[in-house]
Amino acid sequence: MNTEKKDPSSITIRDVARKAGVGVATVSRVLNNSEAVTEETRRRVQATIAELKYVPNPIAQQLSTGRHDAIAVTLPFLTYPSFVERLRGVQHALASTKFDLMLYSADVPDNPGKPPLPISKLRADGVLIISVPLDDSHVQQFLNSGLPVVLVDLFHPDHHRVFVDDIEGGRLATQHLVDLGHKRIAFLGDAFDEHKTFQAMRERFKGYRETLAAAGIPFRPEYHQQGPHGREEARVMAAALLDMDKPPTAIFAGSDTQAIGVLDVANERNIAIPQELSVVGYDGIRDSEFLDLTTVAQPLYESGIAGVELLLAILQDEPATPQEVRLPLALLPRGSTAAPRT
Amino acid sequence: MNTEKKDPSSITIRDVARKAGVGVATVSRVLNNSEAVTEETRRRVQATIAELKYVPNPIAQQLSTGRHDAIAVTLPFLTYPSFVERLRGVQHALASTKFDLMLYSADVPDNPGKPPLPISKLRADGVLIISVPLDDSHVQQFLNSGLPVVLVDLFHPDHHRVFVDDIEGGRLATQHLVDLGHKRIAFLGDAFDEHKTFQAMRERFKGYRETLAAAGIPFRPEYHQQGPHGREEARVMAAALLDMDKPPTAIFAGSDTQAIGVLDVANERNIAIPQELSVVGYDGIRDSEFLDLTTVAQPLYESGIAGVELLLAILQDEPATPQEVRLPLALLPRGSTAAPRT
DNA sequence: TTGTAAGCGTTATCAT
DNA sequence: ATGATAACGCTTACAA
Repeated sequence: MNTEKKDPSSITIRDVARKAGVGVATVSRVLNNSEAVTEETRRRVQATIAELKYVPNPIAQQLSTGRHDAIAVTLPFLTYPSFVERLRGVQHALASTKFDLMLYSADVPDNPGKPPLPISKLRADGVLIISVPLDDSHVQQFLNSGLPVVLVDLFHPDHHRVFVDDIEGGRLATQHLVDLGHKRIAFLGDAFDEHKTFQAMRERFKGYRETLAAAGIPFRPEYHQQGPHGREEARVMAAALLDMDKPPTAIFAGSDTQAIGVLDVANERNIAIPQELSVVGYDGIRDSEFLDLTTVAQPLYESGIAGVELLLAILQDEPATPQEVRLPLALLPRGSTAAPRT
Repeated sequence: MNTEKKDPSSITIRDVARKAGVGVATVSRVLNNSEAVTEETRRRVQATIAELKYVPNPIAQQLSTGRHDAIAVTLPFLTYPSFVERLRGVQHALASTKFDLMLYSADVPDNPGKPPLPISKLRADGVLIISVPLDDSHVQQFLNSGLPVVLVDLFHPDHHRVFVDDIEGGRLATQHLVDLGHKRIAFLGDAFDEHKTFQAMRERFKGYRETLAAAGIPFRPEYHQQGPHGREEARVMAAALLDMDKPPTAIFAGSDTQAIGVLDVANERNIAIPQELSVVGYDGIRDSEFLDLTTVAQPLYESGIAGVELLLAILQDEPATPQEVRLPLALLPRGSTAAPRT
């Protein structure tokens, strides 16, 4: 039991009720803006609340209502700017609501069986899963838990989600290069994983292949570099590409972070951008602007906002079918792309 | 009341007690690893818990114990890499504990009177305040709330904190430039604010002045540029510096973000780094390595770890005097600094 | 060692 | 419109 009470502001609803000469139920009604209270009583209670500086105990409210007034957000920790940008959107959207933000990182170092977050003890009314590649088994656990879930930048047929059309994004980037006259176009991105919810990279690649095919350019497997995410890893892949006998004249990187890795290598080797090599990124993070990188921009910050809005809507309506919110994509032509040298 | 119970896993401690043929207190004891339980009984209860897949309701636990098992973290939102890096440390340190992480942003757009976070309804056992410039009045509110607080990258005499010696950092950077033979050394940083807890910039500047004085180099007020934080803002300040009749041969920027702004301008104007201009940053964010920027590195990630550790220690011991944890600083000489042209 | 029961501070039912 | 009171699910005196 709560023997030693630390919090000096331990004024309870009962104190207010007593002092205002009403029952606790009435105070509760005032607190929750219930209709059924005389204007007269309401004022008196409110005065007492102010006088006593009473603040309702949120935990007691939670226990009574079963609500948490909190949203759990999980993402593969903050190693990439795009995650941070999405999280900013989430934070911002949540700030104007009564919901608190509980942050969970999912970069559990290689723990395959273990779910990315402790579902059973999640003190939240809903979960926002951002960019975390989920196994089917994990998805199943969420489904079973009954906790509303919204996926951002992820796909699973049974879950609500906020997404962009990554196939279209792949097309946008590739078509831009085709239009400039490139024939030797490489794709550099993350390795695919069949069994996960994170399929964006696969789709970008798909858009790339489709556009190549439509333009009558044969796909060259050696122009497809895939590996772990990261700027450093991208440097290695870019180097492999540029070391070829017939190096590509353009590289479409699956993310800006990877595109920046390509720029690093070009810079090291004094390869002129865009004269000798065109580079297209994906995401539209802030640095892409500073670096004058042509990129397929997706609404990162907005995806956080949209995720929160969708989740809150679901909390209210509990729709039967998975809801989908699609966000727009835009090619931002900048200084890192140009026609190939003849 | 909780009429419609969503959560199907509504198995309570009473269910376990009944099924195991013991009292609820005993189940609670097992749950909390109390000594006073026979090995025999304990096993039986644990078996029943497993069988029923019982998970204690954290809210009920909180209401009963008065604990939250959560830490509130607040920072001036994730606009700068250094904040993100610190947050990563916090997250990581918390991951191995029972404490959840509640994230609050403090970038309340110009709301002077309003505290950066709603102290009274904070559902946390302690607060970690990172880099948020706090008014004295806000600090006072925290003190009154009785909530344990640890400041990171901030100073207030009445609060526990994790810090680096920014005066020393300012010296480190400046001495490096002096040692290289520079005489015309500028300082570019945030504007100071007397009344806030964020005093790092002021101290870095102080170290700069001290070192200049010790080297017999007179301080030139026009070489001191101060303005709002940000890469763009730094570009403007750098331009002002470089437009002078006698421009500095070296610039010490109060943060890497600002140093990068300086590099931008140098790049635009084809000013060779480090031949024509030396640049030193501060923080040691990841990009500083990629950009080969000489910088004063502080343990950002580690500051998050240390902040959590200090806070958890305080939660246990409730020390009477403000605790201080100092983290080391290191000058990282890289390619952006060299002797001035003769 | 174990069980009973009183709290924790709300909300919501049910009378009045 | 309002007030008593049960209930939410747990922890912990206290008694046995």
